[in-house]
Amino acid sequence: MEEKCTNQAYLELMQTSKAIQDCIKMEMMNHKINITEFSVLEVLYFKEKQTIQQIGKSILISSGSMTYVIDKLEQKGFIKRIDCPNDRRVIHVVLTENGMNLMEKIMPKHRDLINNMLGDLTDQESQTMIKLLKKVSKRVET
Amino acid sequence: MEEKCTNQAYLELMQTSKAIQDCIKMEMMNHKINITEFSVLEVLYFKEKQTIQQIGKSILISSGSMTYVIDKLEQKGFIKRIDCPNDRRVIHVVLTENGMNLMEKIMPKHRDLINNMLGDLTDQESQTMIKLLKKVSKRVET
DNA sequence: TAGAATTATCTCATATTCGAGATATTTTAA
DNA sequence: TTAAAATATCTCGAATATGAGATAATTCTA
Repeated sequence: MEEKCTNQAYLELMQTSKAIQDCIKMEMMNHKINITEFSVLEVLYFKEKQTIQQIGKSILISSGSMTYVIDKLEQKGFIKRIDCPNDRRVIHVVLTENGMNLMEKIMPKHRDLINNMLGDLTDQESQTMIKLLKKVSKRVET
Repeated sequence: MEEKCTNQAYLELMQTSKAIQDCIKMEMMNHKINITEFSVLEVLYFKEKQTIQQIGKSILISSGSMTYVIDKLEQKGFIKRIDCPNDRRVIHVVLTENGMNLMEKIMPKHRDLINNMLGDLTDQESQTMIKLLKKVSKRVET
């Protein structure tokens, strides 16, 4: 029997994460936003006020994409840009009233969704998974 | 202390898969192809002859995207379309000589890369990970 | 067997992402 | 203090992904 063409753990890992990703994508479509936009809103929901740079680093997208997504969210009225008086290169971003309302509507359901998807794992299993994934991450980065 | 905003296992899972994804992306840049193109070639490398539809289902992209990526790969000379005589709606795709050569060059290194990334896991750990991920997958799909 | 439904692919317009380079500002260092 | 380096954001063009609808062929069914 020939060796399995690709690492099984690898396949499982990539398929599972994609399935989760797709699930969240669908969830967000209901609110007329995409995953990237949600990620930005999520950062702001927890951090309140962030520079465009900081958000980009959090969610790992390029500066060009940041400008684009921030524009979109501003057009939709969920966030607003605030010029920084101390450093005029910098622009801060915060949720608007609307943005906050949206997030307060979305987040509980979103948390449930995540917890439900990961929810068959016992605490013990969850810890094991985290440990194993960290081991892999460490290896990938180097 | 407030509950952690997002499920840790979830975060770890998504970050790890993204890191792996990025790593493969970089690997493929060396060969002047992107991940989607590689995925198509990989399917053909193992399955020999597939319809456009079948490939699309394997790698989970839309029919519009399939036409695009198949065009690109044909332009690059790695695959060719073959009309199906039995069912004229269908188009089969196979690797060309060039495409096969490319894959024979790429695949060993790619296998190594994957095995290396996942390689810190013992067989036991790998099995555990697979088991846990399957448990999650099952939950996500429903 | 004709018409309806299904299937496979393609076309097209739109959206998103990226990277390179432009611009403006601040910081550093001689 | 001033020139150089670093930083933050934006602009722009290219690449890629999507979904809706078009086209063409096949299959199903009354």
